[in-house]
Amino acid sequence: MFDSESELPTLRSPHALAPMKLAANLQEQVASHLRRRILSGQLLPGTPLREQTLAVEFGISRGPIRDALLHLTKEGLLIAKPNVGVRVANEPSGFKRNVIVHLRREIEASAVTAWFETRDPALLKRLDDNLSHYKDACGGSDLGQVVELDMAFHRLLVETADHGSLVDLWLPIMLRMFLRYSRHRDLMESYHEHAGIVRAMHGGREWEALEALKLHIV
Amino acid sequence: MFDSESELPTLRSPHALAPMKLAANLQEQVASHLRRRILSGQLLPGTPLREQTLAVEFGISRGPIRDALLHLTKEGLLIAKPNVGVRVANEPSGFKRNVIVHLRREIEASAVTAWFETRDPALLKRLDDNLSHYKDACGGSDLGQVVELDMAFHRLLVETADHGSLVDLWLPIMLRMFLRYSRHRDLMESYHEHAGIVRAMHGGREWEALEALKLHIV
DNA sequence: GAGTCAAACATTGTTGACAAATGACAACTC
DNA sequence: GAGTTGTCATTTGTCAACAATGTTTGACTC
Repeated sequence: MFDSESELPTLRSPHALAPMKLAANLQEQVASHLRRRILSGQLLPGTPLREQTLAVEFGISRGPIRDALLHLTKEGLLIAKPNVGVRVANEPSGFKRNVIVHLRREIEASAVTAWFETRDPALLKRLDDNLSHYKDACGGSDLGQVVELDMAFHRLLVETADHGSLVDLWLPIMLRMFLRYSRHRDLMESYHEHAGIVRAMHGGREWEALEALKLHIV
Repeated sequence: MFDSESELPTLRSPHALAPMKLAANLQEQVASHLRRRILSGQLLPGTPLREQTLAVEFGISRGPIRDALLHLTKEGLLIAKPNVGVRVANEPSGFKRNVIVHLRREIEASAVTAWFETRDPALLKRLDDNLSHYKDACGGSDLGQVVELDMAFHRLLVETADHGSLVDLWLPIMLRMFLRYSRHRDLMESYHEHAGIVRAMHGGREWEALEALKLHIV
């Protein structure tokens, strides 16, 4: 059924960057693992996820699995039908995706605008770090890595605003958009767009940063 | 501790309008019940919610309670700290609330715009129904009722767009905003704003409807 | 009296067993 | 042969007990 080496990783990925807190409880580990498999395209839309199957696969009981599936359902990555189960959500329709794009722009632009109030250089340092890792990942073949670093970049932006209070609002929107990450995406172009945003922030050019961000989110 | 008559309602409220499906499973019933108590202000921000306490209160085990708390956490009504528990979330900060307002406007305006493509009269019928109930509720004293009907109104709008696919995106945003529903709110004025939106839709005046909607969401 | 440590308590996290609901399939009716 | 009903296997829903973690309390030291 599944590869036997798809075991629960005992630790997070080697270079888990700054604010990625590694979860102590099983439900979060399971959720992270499944989230990555969905976003990297290993689990395609429509694929059913059975609690018992996952339980034996991870070598734990159904309880934490259940919690994790609930998490992912609320994040929009799975859809649940009572008494039947969950399956990987479909990509959003064209109409819905268009709305999502506007919402992401609104949130991330608000965050960047808030940053320009203080221009705290700590964020720039982290973004630079992320960029160098992201460049490497885009050259490599690990799509899961690329997705994670891309998301981390935008999460860094959002976390600056109002001390991270926007993240919980932003995450489900972001995840739904990333359901179709793999397709139609030039990775290196994405990297250069990230770099352009950071460059404008370094130079203190607010309008340019916002414009680059807006053009990047499509 | 709690009133003994705060038992789990065996059925939903008497005039549960059209698309409110009554939940068969306990977790949804518990979630609905708690959601209402939070939004109506019976449970104030910061109040801790203990699994065991709720379990005996509802006369069920901790399992469904746990699921319900997870739901509400992901909806933004509760905040969870691992190994410690959940408590009712604080009202969003001024900055966050401002972002939320823009997101809600974006979503609901998209929905209304989509409706003007077809102008399906079924929606108008439901909105009229809602309005009459809403007017009564605003006159009465049951704040929970008012909140529910207000939310139902906007849910009706959102559900028309793209066959309801926006609802899951919209709900957490809406709920966070309603965390401070009770305060600073003139109920009758709110009713008249709803009525104004519906009137513009009846008359086919798209711009007026969108403008009224935008002014209503603050 | 202030600070520190450990033990007791309270609460969540996890587990395995059992109950209830669903969907598929076969037998039956008309 | 089309539709309906009944049965069965599969899957989720619920439960109660146990383990692990976090918090509080109170004695003890300085």
